[in-house]
Amino acid sequence: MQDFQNVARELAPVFPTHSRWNGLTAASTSALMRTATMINLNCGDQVNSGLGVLISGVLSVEKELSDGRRALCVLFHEGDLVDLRRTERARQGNLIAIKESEFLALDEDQTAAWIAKCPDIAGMFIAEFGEHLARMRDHVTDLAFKTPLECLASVLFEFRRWPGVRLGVLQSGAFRVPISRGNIADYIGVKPETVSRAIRQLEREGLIDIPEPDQVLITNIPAMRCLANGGRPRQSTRKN
Amino acid sequence: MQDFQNVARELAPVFPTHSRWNGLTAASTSALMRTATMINLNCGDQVNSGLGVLISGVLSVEKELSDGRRALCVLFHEGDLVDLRRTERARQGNLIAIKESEFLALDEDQTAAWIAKCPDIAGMFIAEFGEHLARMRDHVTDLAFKTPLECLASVLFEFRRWPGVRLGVLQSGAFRVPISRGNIADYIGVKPETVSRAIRQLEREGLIDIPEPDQVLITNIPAMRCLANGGRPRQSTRKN
DNA sequence: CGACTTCTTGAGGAACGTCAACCGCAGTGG
DNA sequence: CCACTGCGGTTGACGTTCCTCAAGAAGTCG
Repeated sequence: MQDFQNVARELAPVFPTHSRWNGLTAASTSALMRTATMINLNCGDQVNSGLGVLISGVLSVEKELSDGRRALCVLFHEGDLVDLRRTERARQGNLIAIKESEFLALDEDQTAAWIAKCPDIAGMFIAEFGEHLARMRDHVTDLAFKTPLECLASVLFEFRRWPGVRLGVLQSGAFRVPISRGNIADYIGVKPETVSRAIRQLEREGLIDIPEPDQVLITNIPAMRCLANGGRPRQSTRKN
Repeated sequence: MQDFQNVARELAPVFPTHSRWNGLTAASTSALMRTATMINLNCGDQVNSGLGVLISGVLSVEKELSDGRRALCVLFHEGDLVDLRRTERARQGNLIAIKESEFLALDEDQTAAWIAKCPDIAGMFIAEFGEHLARMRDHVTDLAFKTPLECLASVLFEFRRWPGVRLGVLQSGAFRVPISRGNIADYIGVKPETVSRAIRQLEREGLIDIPEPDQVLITNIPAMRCLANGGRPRQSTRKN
C-alpha cells in the first residue's frame, strides 16, 4: 500500500523520459503502477524480483561457476523491461545491480492479468522482448567469433547507444562507460587483463581517446565500426 | 488465397503435437491461419519472411563476416516462434534453413493486429519470447566462459531436450544430433576441427557413445552434466 | 569413376589465460 | 598525520589452448 502510494503519487517522473513506457495509456500505466514497488539498489545487490522495469542504473544477469568463472549474460539499462520469469531451466543466474539502480518491481500474477487485459501492455512487452532478442543475437555474434579487440569495439558502440551515457555535445560524442573493466570482461567473455590491453591498444592506434578512466571518445568512428564488424581477424599462422 | 486454403483445410496437423500452439482457442488459431503461408525449405535456403512458426526442421540466424567467419546465433526447432521483426539494428543476419524444414510464415501487419485483438495470441508470443530469452542467456553463458569441451556437453544436452530427436526408448536415451558438425562449430563459436576433437575426447573418456555418426548416447549423464556446468576449466599454467 | 563436400587427424604457431607484481585510490584506524 | 588494508586496474612473463593450415578419409552425387 505504502509502496503503491509512493509510486502512484509521482507517476509522471517514474519512467525515464523518451522511454517507450511513456507511450502507454494513462489507464494502463496506473494499472501497472498499482502492482509496482520501487526498489533502490546499491552496486552488487541481488534483486529478488524477476519482473519489472529498470528506472535508472544498470542490472545484469550473472552466472557463476564453482571455480570462480563468472559471466554477465545480459545487461539492462534504464527503461528496459526485466523479465526472468521462466525459471524452469537449470542454471538461471542471479539478477544483480552493477551500479546504484532504481528498479520498479512488478507483481508477477497481477501483471500477467494486466497483460491479458490491456493490449497496449502486451504490445509493450512484445516490443521490449523483440528488442532484447535482437540485442542478444548481436551479443552472441560478438562472443562466438570475434577477437577481444573486435568485441571491445562492438561493446563500446553498444554502450554509446545507451540513454544517459552521453556527455556534453561539445565533447563531440564522448560518453561514460557505465560499467567497470572487470564487468566488461565478464560481459565479453575475456579476462580483465585482456580488456585492459585491448583498450590500451585502441588508444595507441588512435581509434579512441580516454579523457577520464571511465570515459571514452571514439575518435575514428569508421575504423572502429569496421573493427566492431570484424575488421581484425586472427592472423595467419603461415610463415611468410 | 491458395495458401490460406491449404493451411486452413488441414489445420489440425499443422502445429507439432505437444507444441504450445495447440493451446490457442479455435478462433485465434483460424485467425492466425488466415494470415499464414506454409513454406517448404531445403537445407541452405534463406527465408525471406521474418515472422512465423517453425513446423518442422531447423532454422538458424546466421551472421557472416567478409573474411568468412560465420556464426549461428540462434537455433530454432519445431514449434518455435520465429520473430526477427526488429531490423533497425546494424547487422541483422540471415534466417536460413539448416535442414529441410516447413515454416509457417505469418503476415507481419495482420499478425500484429491479431496480437492486439486476441489476448491468447499475445500471451503465446510473450511465453515464446520468454523461453527464447532464457535459452539465449544459457547460450551466452556457454560462449562467454566455457571451454569447447564444456560447450559441446552443454549443447548436446540442449539438443537432447529438443522435440523429435529422441530415438526408440530401447536405445536408453540416444538421440539424433539434428545439425552437422560444422554448424555445431559455428553455433558454439569454435572451428569444426575442435568440435571433432572434442567429440572424440568425450567418446574416449566414456561419457558418450556414437552409435551412428549423427547419433549420440550420453552414457554417463552425471559426469556430462557436471562437465556442461563447467567441470573442466582451463588448466593452470603454474608449474606444480 | 571423378568431383565435391563433410569430417577427421596431425603439426605448428599466435593468442589469450594464468600468475605475479605494482600502482593509485579510498576507506579505516591509530 | 601516517600506516595499513583492500580493491580495481595495469603491465609483464610464460604456457596452454585452440586456430590455422594441410592432407587424408569417408560419404554423396553426377
